[in-house]
Amino acid sequence: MIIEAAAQVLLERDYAASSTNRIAERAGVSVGSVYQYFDNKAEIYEAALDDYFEQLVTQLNSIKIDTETSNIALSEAIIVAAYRYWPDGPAFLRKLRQVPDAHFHEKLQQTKAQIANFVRYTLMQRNEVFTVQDFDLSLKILIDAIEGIFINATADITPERLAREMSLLLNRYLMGNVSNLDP
Amino acid sequence: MIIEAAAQVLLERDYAASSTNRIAERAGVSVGSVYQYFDNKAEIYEAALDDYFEQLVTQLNSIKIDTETSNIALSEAIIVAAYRYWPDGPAFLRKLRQVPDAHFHEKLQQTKAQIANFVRYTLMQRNEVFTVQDFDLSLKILIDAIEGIFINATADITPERLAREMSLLLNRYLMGNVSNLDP
Amino acid sequence: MIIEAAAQVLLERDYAASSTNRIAERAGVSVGSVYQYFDNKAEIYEAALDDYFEQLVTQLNSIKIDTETSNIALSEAIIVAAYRYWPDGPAFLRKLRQVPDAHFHEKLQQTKAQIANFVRYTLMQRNEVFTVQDFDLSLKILIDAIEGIFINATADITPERLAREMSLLLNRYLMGNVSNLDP
Amino acid sequence: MIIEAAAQVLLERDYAASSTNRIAERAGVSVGSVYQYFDNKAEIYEAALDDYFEQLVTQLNSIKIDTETSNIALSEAIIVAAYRYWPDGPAFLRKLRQVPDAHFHEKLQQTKAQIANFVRYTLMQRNEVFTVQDFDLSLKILIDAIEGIFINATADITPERLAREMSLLLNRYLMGNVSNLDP
DNA sequence: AATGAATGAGCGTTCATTCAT
DNA sequence: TATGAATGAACGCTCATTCAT
Repeated sequence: MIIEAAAQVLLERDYAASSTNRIAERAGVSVGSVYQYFDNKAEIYEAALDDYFEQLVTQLNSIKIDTETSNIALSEAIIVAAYRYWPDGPAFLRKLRQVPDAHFHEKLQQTKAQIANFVRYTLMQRNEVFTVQDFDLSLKILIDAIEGIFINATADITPERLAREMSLLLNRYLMGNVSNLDP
Repeated sequence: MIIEAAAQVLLERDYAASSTNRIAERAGVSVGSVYQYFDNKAEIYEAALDDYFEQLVTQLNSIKIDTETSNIALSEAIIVAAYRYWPDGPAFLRKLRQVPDAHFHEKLQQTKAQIANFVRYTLMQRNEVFTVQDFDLSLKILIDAIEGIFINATADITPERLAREMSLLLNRYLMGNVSNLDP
Repeated sequence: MIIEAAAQVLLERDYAASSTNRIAERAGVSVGSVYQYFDNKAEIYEAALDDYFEQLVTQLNSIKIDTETSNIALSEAIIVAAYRYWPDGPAFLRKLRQVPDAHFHEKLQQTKAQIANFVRYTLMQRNEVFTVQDFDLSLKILIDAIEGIFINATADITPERLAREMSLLLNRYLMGNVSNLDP
Repeated sequence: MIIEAAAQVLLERDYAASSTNRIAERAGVSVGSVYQYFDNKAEIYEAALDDYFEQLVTQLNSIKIDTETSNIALSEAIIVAAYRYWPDGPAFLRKLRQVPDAHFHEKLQQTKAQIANFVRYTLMQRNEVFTVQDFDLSLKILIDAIEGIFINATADITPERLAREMSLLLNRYLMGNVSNLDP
């Protein structure tokens, strides 16, 4: 499949070296065929991003969310789901950032907004008390923070450990008590 | 100056479009001259990163740190310093991520490690009680998180506002009390 | 045809000036096409050498060799064949020597070795008495000598005349009686 | 010294890579200085050729030539002199052939003509009977042949061995009796 | 006389994209 | 629908040469 081939080539090399010919060869089709499915190179990686997100959504939907589950347990489940699906995820997203196309980056922002919405929705259902001033702003900041952590993740930390810290960060940031810190 | 020209071109376009000829033209010199100062294109951006970091250090050193200053005030001062120096900082760092050169990315990691050290040192001087299990791991995660927030920062948030949230994130994550969250 | 265009450009100019763009233009194709057939510039000239050698072999194979033919007549036929095929042969080979690529020069040596084998085989069939100490060494030397003569040949000598001298050199060197010269 | 530096660089790399800057650096002077002594790059190598030839002449003049010396011994002495002076001679001349400049090649021809004259003069003094039709043509051919042998000489043959064969080739070609070969 | 920073044309090569088959 | 040869602009980089100091 072309999208997967593109992802592979991107992971092995970098965006500039991920030529359409190379992708086509890896996918076992001709360049011409690639251009029958995609209008240009950036679109291939837009589709790859879509795919990645779609699989993420599938993973997230499979998480059982009930009132029994603790906040920490829930956020960990979410993060592990994201991380587990594809171990090369961090490297892949890092490389995706090399795509120079403006339209691609719009899509990237939209995708992140969708993730933010999912997180907001999940949190809202739990009747938590948020100790941040502007919840939406904090949510965006949180997603950016988690993206930063995710993208820079290396193999020497287990997904679970990483998820634990991300979860801690999220919970403490949004719901923490800092009266002693911020008089 | 070549480095500044390179930064400008990178901001206006992207890494692939920031050709050495374009950089030279912008700097008002010839390509040949560019290669008299830098061995290859990636080195130009390594130098740009160095420059950026150096100016950051200068900013950080100008912050008065005493025991009077609250944690929040201090972290805000730090973050505002980083942010103020160059308003295009986020966009610039985002674009720098496109540099495909492996050596450049090593340098990027080293730079982040230096920042982490600065943060560790500053925190250590304050005799805080950290409520995270593995302080060094958390520090790395925090730096990655802040990088993520910084890189994705847009102009619709004031530096002060952003600094406030980063500071909150930092303080709550490292020193927060979450006993009520994680029974 | 690209190889022929390359040969033409090389003859008219020199190796350094035989740019791939110039070759492409002469061949009536785009540079891109040149690189679809050849991995790099040196390979074009490797192919040109192959071509040249192949045509030489064809010429040599067309020579009738029987016991009736005198040594001199035979060697002349061989040399004229080599010379006749392409009048620019000497200039071409002279220019080919400018190719800096190491791999090309290996191939050049191999080609000469093949020619040496052909000469050895032909001579062996004639039951001659060789008056040189080390036949294989002398053969190598002879091929180098003939190459030197061939490469420096100018248009003011007819192929036949040149062939006659080369033939004389070969026969006298390998089979000459020098008892009077070397007491 | 610039000329020697040029020769060294040429031997280590090839003509195209023997940039004037590289030569200057090797010579321990600035590029500007190189251009104060030589009008252009080709002239450096013309001077190198002159130097080489001059040293050759010095070597040749040191050979005692009397009627006692046999032909073979004499020609060997000449050839060993040429070969001994600089072991890298063959490689050097091979590389010199890469110089694209037309003027340089004229000078190369002149140099060879001078060598031919020396050989003619030496042979004339010995009252030999030459069994070639056109002595001057044969002389030119012989010089080309010896050049070919010399240029292709590798380190696995001793100078003496090589000289012996060159000498044999010369003597047999010019003075050999081939009545039995060419009825 | 000597320097070496500056020049910019031009090199080999790659690439996204097209289109006749 | 699929192919893959062809395109040519553009890239990173090197070079011989110049000239202000």
